Amino acid sequence: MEARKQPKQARSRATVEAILEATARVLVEDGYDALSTNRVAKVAGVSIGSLYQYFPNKESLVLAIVEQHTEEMMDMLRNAVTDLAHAPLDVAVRTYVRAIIEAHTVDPELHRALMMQVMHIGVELIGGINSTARQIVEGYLTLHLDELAITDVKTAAYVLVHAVEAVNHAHILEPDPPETEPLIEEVSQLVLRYLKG
Amino acid sequence: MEARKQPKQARSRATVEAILEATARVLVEDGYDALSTNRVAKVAGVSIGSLYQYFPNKESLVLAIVEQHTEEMMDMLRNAVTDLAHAPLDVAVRTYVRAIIEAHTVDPELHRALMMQVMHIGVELIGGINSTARQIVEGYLTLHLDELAITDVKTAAYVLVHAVEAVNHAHILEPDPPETEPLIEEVSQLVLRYLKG
Amino acid sequence: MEARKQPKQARSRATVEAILEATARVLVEDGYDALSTNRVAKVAGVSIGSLYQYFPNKESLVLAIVEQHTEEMMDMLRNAVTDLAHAPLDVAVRTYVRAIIEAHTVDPELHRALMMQVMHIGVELIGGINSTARQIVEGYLTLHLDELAITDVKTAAYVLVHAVEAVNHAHILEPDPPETEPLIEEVSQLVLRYLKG
Amino acid sequence: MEARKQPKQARSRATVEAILEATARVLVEDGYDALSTNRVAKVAGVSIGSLYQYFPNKESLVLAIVEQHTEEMMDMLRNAVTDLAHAPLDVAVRTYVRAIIEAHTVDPELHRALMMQVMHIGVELIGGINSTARQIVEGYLTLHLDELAITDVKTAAYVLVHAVEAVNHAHILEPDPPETEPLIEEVSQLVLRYLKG
DNA sequence: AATGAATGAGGGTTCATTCAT
DNA sequence: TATGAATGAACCCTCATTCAT
Repeated sequence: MEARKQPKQARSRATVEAILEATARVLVEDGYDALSTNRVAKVAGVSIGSLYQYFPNKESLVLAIVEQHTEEMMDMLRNAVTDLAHAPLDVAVRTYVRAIIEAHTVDPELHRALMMQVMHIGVELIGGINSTARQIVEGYLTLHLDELAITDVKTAAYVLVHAVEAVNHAHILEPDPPETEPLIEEVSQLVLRYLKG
Repeated sequence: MEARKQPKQARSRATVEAILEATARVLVEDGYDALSTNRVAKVAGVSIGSLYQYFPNKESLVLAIVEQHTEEMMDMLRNAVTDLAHAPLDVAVRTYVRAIIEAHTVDPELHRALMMQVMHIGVELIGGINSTARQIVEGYLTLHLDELAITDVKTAAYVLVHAVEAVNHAHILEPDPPETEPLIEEVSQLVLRYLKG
Repeated sequence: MEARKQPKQARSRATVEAILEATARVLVEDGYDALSTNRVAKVAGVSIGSLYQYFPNKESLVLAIVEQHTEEMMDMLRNAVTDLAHAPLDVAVRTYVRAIIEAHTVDPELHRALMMQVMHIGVELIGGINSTARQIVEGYLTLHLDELAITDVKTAAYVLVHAVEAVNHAHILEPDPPETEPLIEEVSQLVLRYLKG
Repeated sequence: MEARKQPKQARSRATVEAILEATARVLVEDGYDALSTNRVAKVAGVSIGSLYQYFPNKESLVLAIVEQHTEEMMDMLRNAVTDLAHAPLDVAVRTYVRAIIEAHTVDPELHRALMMQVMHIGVELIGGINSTARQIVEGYLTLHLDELAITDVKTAAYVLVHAVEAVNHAHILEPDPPETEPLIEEVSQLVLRYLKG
C-alpha cells in the first residue's frame, strides 16, 4: 500500500474531502457491503481515477474514515478528562462515564456503521481507543490507590473500561436502549461501588 | 403427539450437515471474505446445485451457522443457571459470570470469526443472546430485590449483562488478554459490590 | 495459478475448444495487445465466467495456445526426422532443413503472432523447441563424427540449429522473403559445406 | 549551410534527455508491461504534462528509444566494416561476425528488453538493421564473386546475415549460452566454408 | 514551458445464482 | 435429487491522455 500523492492544490484538497465524505455517507446509508470504490467516486462526484490518485485502495478509504473518526472521539475524551486527575472519585467517575458516552455522539450513525460493518478492519484501531482509555484510568487509579478497594490496578482498569464501553456500545447498537441519564447514573454506581468496595 | 423431526432422506440430512460444517470451517480458517457459496460447496464435497437445494442464498448459510452456534451457547447458559434462583448472591453471581465465559468456549474460533466478520448479519441474534441473559438476570434481581441496593431492576440488569458481556468479548477478541481466573473474580466483585451497594 | 476444472461433459469441451480458437483468432487478427479476456470470451461466444472456469487467468490462455502450437510443430519435426539417423549427410541435412521450414507452416499466421507478440511469455517454450532440435542434431553429428569436419559437437549443433531457425524466422516475419525452394537449397549448402569442411 | 541542430531551450533538451533515459531504465528494470507514461515521467523527474509536450503518445516514446538504439548499433557496424571491401575473405568474415556481436554489446540489457518486449513495435526497425547488414554483405559478395562458391548473391547474403544474426540473438536471449570466442570462430567457419564451397 | 489534477474506458477477475441434463 | 456448466453484473484498479492553472 504505497502512499499516494498528497494534495497540493486547493482543488485536490476539495476532492479528497469529497471522497471522504462520500465514503462516510455510503457507509452510513448503505453499509459496508455496498461500499465500492466506484460507488464512492460516483457519490463524491469524482472520477474513479481521482479516487485512486489519493487512496491506493479500498481499504485505505475506510481506514482514513476510521482514523478521522477515532481521532475526533479521542480528542473529546481527552478534553473532558483534562485536570480530572485530582478530582474526587465521584466527580471523576461521573465525568468519565459521561465523556465516554458523549464521545460516541460525534457521529453516532457513522460510529454504528463502523462498529457493525468494519470490525475486521478496525479492531486494532478500536483496540487503540480502549488502550488509551485504559491508560487514563490506570493513571487515576494508581494516584488514588489508598482510597480504593482494589489492589490490581491493571485488571481493575481493564474491567472498568470494558464494562463502561460495553454498556455504551449496547446503547448505540441496540434498537431500543434505555434512557441516557439513568444509564449514566447506574453505570457510575457500578464503577463507584466497585472501587469503594 | 408432538411433532417428530421429519425423517426425510437420510442423505439430505447428511448433505445439509456437510454444508454447515464446511461453512463453519471456511469461516474459521479463511474468514468471511473468503466465504463463497462455490467454495463452501467444494469443501463440503457437494455440488453447488445441491447447496442451493437446501439454502436459498448465501446469507441463509451464515444465518444457519449463527443460529446453531447461539443455540448451543444459550443452552449452556440456561443449564448452568438452572436452580440458581434461590442461591445466595455470591454463588449466583460467580456462577453466572463463569457460565457466560464458559458459554463462549463452545467453539471460540467460530465465535471469534462470527463476531469479527459477521456482525452485520448477526447483530440481531447476538442481541437475542443478551436479551435472554437479561431476562434471567431480571428474574433473579426481582426475586432478591429486598437484599439489593438497586431500585430499577431493568436498568440494573441491562448494565450488568452488558458489562459482563463486554469484558468477555474483550477477553475473546483482544490479542493479549488478562488471565481468566483473576478476571472472573474481578468481574464478580464488580457485580457484587454494585448489587450490595 | 491453481488448476481449474477439467471439462467433463461434452458441452464444456466445446466451450474450451471455442475459447482456444477465439484466443488464436484474436491473437492473429488483432495482436497480443488487443487480447483481453473479455474480448476472447465475446469472440468465443461464451460468458467471461465460463472462460475463467477453465483458465485461471489470461496468461494461461496464451500458454495453452503456445503449448498446443509447439506440440504440433515438434510432432511434425520428430516425424520428419524419424529413421534419419543413418541417412547420408546430404539427405539428412536437406530433410532436416525442409522439416524445420515445414513445421512452421502448421499455422504460420498464429506462429507469426506468437513470435512477435508473445515472446515474453514464450521464450522458455521456444527455447524448448530449440533444445529439442539441438538434441536431434547433436545425436546425428555424434553418430557421424568421423565423416565430419567438426570437433565440438555441442557448439556445432548450437550454431547450426540457430542458423537454420533464424533464416526460417526471417522467412516468416519479413514482409518480402525469398522463394522457399532456393532458400532450402542454400541453407542446406550452408550446413553441408560447414560440416564437410 | 547545413542544418544546425535546433538550439531551442537548453532546458527542453535536458527534459527530453531525461525522459528518454527514464524510458530506457524502466524498460530494462521493469519490462515493457510496467512501462507507463506516468511512470516514465516520475522516473524522469518531470511532470506528465511535460512528457506530452515532447512525445505525442506512448508509442512515440518507445519508438524514440528503438531508433536511438538501432542508430548506435548501425553506426558501430558501419565503422567496423569500413575499408573492409577489399580485405581477404577470412579477415572480412571474421571482422564482420565480430562486429555484429559487438554491436549488440552497446547496451545489451536494453537490447534484450527491446527484443523481448517491444518486437511488435520494432520489427520494422529491426528489419532495418538487417537490411543495412544485407546491403553491406551483398556489396562484399558481389565484389568477390569470382573467388566464391556462390551464384545467387541476394539469397546468399540473406542466408548469411540471418544465420549470423540468429546465433547472436540466441547468444543474447538464452539463459546459458556458449562462450563468445569459440562461437565467433565457429560462426566464421560456417560462413567461410559456405562461401568457399 | 511546466505542472499535476482530473478523466473514464477498459482490463482482469470473482461469485451468487440459474437451469439443462 | 444431484450435478456442474453457464451466466453476467459488479468489483478493484490502471493508465493514456487532456487541460486548467
